[in-house]
Amino acid sequence: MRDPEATLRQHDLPVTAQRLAVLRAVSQHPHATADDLAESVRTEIGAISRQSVYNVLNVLTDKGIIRRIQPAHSPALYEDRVGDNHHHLVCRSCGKTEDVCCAVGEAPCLHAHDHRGFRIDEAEVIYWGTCPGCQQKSRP
Amino acid sequence: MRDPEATLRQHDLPVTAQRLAVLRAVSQHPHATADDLAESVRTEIGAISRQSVYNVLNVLTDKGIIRRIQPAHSPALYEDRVGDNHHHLVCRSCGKTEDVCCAVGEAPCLHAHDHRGFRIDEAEVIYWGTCPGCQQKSRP
DNA sequence: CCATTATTTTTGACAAAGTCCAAATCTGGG
DNA sequence: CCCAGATTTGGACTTTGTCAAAAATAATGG
Repeated sequence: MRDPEATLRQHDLPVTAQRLAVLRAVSQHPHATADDLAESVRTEIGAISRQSVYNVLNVLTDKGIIRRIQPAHSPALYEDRVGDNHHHLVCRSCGKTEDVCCAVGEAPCLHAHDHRGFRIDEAEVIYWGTCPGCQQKSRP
Repeated sequence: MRDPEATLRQHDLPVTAQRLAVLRAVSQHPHATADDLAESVRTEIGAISRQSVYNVLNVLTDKGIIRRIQPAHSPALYEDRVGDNHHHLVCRSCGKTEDVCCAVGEAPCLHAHDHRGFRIDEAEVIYWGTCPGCQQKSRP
């Protein structure tokens, strides 16, 4: 993230130490949980309440400044990278999460043939599997 | 589900009233939550503990007899229909969930180009949008 | 620069969804 | 019919997140 402060102002959000710190933490630790981020912020600015972390993450997510992903069996993860329609790879055994570009430029996944009258605004894709590290561990 | 009892035996699972009732409930109420299913089972066999519902759902899911889907902002949903690689449409406003066939027979969604060394075993796709009913409500 | 006002932050209680554990009960095989 | 092992039950507990009210802070206008 280039300039967290400018980003907040662009979205008419009052600039606070907590928001700046959370925004930087998300930027520096992609795919971190709210708890991870709270820890990270605390080492940076000393203290922050749990509620504030959630408040900030919610408002930033609502404004589209960050993106929330919620894989099964995991608390929500946050990332900086928005607006480029990428998806995620998640390791079933260790939870490691990585970005992947959409399979094909045109994003065929984004269009269901029979959409049952739903107005679709997003197609979320999660690839489940085993990461390289865990593959090695499981081969004795 | 044709024959719940046979299904359990095929998977070496002792047959119990609770398992049969949960299995039937899942079959009759696709996309129901654990709580919904508990309610349903209670009207059928009188009583079941919350823990047993979870036990049964977990063992059935592990054996691949039923499938668990976990959309964001929702408790887990269970369904009967397994092994046909279909996906889901979820309404952002009322949570209504419907099945959709994979966009193309060959399931292009299942293959990420750059899989980062992960061994992928499933591609989960959730289409987020607004269902027909909620579209009408929001148009005054 | 200071006061005002609306917004944020904090604190603590609370809720939902699910798991852990030990005791009681039941299933299936001999 | 009995036994061993698996299942069910009940209750406490954990995790993730939200609600609400009070205290603190940021931005605006004079």
